[in-house]
Amino acid sequence: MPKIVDHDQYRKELLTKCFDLFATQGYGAVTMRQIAKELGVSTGTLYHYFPSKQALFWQLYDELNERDTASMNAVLNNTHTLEERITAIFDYTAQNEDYFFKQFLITSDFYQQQDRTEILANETLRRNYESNREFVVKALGTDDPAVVNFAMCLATGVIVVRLFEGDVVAYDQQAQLLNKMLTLYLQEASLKD
Amino acid sequence: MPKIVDHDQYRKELLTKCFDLFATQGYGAVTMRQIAKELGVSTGTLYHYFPSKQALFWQLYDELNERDTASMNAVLNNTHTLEERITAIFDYTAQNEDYFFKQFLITSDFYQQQDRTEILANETLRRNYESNREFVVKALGTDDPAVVNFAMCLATGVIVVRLFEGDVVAYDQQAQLLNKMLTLYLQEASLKD
Amino acid sequence: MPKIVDHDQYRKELLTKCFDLFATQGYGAVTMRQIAKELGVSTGTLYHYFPSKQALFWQLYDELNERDTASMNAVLNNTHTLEERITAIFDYTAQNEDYFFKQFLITSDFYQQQDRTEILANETLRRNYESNREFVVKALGTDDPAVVNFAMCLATGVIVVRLFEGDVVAYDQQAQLLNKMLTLYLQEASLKD
Amino acid sequence: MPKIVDHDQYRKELLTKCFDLFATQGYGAVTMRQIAKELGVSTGTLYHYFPSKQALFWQLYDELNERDTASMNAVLNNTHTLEERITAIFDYTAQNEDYFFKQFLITSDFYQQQDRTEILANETLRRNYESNREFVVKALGTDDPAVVNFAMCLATGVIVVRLFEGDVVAYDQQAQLLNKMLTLYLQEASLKD
DNA sequence: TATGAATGAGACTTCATTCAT
DNA sequence: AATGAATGAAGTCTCATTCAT
Repeated sequence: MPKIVDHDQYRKELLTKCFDLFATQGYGAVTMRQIAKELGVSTGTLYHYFPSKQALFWQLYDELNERDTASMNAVLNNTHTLEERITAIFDYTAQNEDYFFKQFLITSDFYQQQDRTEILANETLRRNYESNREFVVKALGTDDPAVVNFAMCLATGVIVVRLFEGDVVAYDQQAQLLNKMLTLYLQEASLKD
Repeated sequence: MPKIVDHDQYRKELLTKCFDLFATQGYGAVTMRQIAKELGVSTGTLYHYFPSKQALFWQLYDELNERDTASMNAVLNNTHTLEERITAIFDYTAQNEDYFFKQFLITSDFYQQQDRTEILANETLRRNYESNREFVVKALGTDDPAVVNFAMCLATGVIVVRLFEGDVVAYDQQAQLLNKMLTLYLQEASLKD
Repeated sequence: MPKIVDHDQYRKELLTKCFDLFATQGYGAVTMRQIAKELGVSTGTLYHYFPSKQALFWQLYDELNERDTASMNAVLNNTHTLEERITAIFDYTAQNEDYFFKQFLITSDFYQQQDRTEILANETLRRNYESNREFVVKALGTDDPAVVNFAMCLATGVIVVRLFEGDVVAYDQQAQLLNKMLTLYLQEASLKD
Repeated sequence: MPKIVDHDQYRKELLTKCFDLFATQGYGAVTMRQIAKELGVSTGTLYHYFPSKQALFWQLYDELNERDTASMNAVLNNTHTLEERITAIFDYTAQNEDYFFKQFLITSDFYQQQDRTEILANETLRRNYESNREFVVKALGTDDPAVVNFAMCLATGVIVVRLFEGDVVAYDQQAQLLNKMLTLYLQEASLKD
């Protein structure tokens, strides 16, 4: 039994080490030999842990989604106001920007290999999205779907624009603006009730 | 005299026809033979017009950027209020969603092949971004950089989220929300003056 | 009729201009496009004058042999002694070393493309060799076949060794030695009679 | 553990088997597939041992030079007079004529691919030439550079002329002539002292 | 005659994958 | 479990040659 745990543990370690390679070069440009070298194992060993290059990549992708779900919740500790929470999230994003860029590029690669319908049906992805959603609900203090999506789209957009265009947008600036607008909007909305 | 061909004209035609192929399969998965077949020419002809696969792809990317700059401005015709203009833009995006998805995937591919600094220095890209910016300035009726970026990031985000997550966000819903928030925000801002 | 002369004349001009290309790069590394460019014509034109790349090369080779036959005889003008004639020949070779190197490399290429028996049966080559032979006979003042061959092999050898090994051998030194040895040898031979 | 192979040993075996192919067809006309087939391996294996076709060819060339250096010295065993030694060398050459032809054609090919200066600086080649030189010094019993070169050029020349012209020269005939001339010349030279 | 766009067979090379050790 | 030599299909690209103009 312990052997099996080790095997799986080691498999995940290998996956983690592939992340940068795939993100910076793209699936098509990375070779199994290159991966093996980077990981310090032989190609044979690689095939002992993963049945194929594609399987390796998909497992990496799944692994990514699994992890993300877990890591974000600590961000909201010690935040009391809407503004603090929004700032905390954008700060966190800014500090891990490089990771988000890479995750994003890997996701793009992943989408070109899959049937669209299969992707949207994927269990892990769905769970990941839901968990992100709940996180935003908690952060904004509202579960109005439109508002939650609004914030999620904005955050995603800032990352993507920065990846493609460079420093033309600033995290803190957008955080403040979002806070301001949301505050105004939610005030108005509460007045109507 | 040789066969008469407008070399540059024909080159661009070929590029246009490659768009879908690269977008749906990804740079690495598309082969020159496949492209040739799709375009109805021989591989030799392909290499007569493009020195390499990569050059072909980069030219496609440049061509895309060149075109986008031109096409958007008609969208704002017959719009009088902020709400109308925002709606018009999101409608336009919704109707061309498939194109934006593809353009987006190609851009991702492109970014994995290039040196980051070179990309950000690229002339065409810079111009393209500036032109998009001006467009948004015109649409929103404000040139407050933070606000302009806000709208651009949101729009980008909606596209990306829909590409990756499916129908979880709706264009018109986000258009309305943006309109509402902007209106409130701009009112407030004008009160301060 | 005059047209035909022009055609043939032009053909030979084209051949001449190919010489360096084939000699320096080798048959296999030279492309028809490259030749066309070098000659300042189109590939189409090239094929108007030569049915194929190989035919072009073979014609070049024949042309070379035809010319060599003609050019050497002036070398012996104003020479009176054996020593003068040997010196004149080696001087001439030294001054045209580059040409001999090239001719030699082309010949090597030619030999790898042909059936050995066909080459040795080739009319032009046979004539060329005979003419060289006669030239040496005249130069040495003897028609002893062994001696004539001896001189021819030595001369060939000096060129080849210099091509492959560089300046390790000197033309004038070998000329003097050949003169000395021949003189001694021919003296001895005449004593026997 | 992987299959056990003496990498370098096997590499040299593969090289040896390529010799005929390159010599008879020429570098440009030989394909990697053809080589692989001839050697009984896959093209992949070929590239496992050699990074490129050119590298393979150059290694073959180096290998040739390395070997030649070693093989000649046995020829002079049991020879006592100058005549015997000259005869032994020319006999040896005659018996291995085919090999010399091939080595020679490969050398020609090699020279067309390289920068002249680099060739002349090549370490292996220099050593090979020196070793040939010493061999001739030993054979002739003199180290007069002019005389040594004379003999080397003659030997080279006989091979080349036979390759290009066929049986017009005979090894034994030239051996006798060289012996005669050298004897006369060296006698004369010793009288002067 | 002359041009050069077009062709497509085939060259070199790579790389995911297998398998003997 | 681990290794890396071996495979061969397939990719990018070249180039002699053809042919419409």
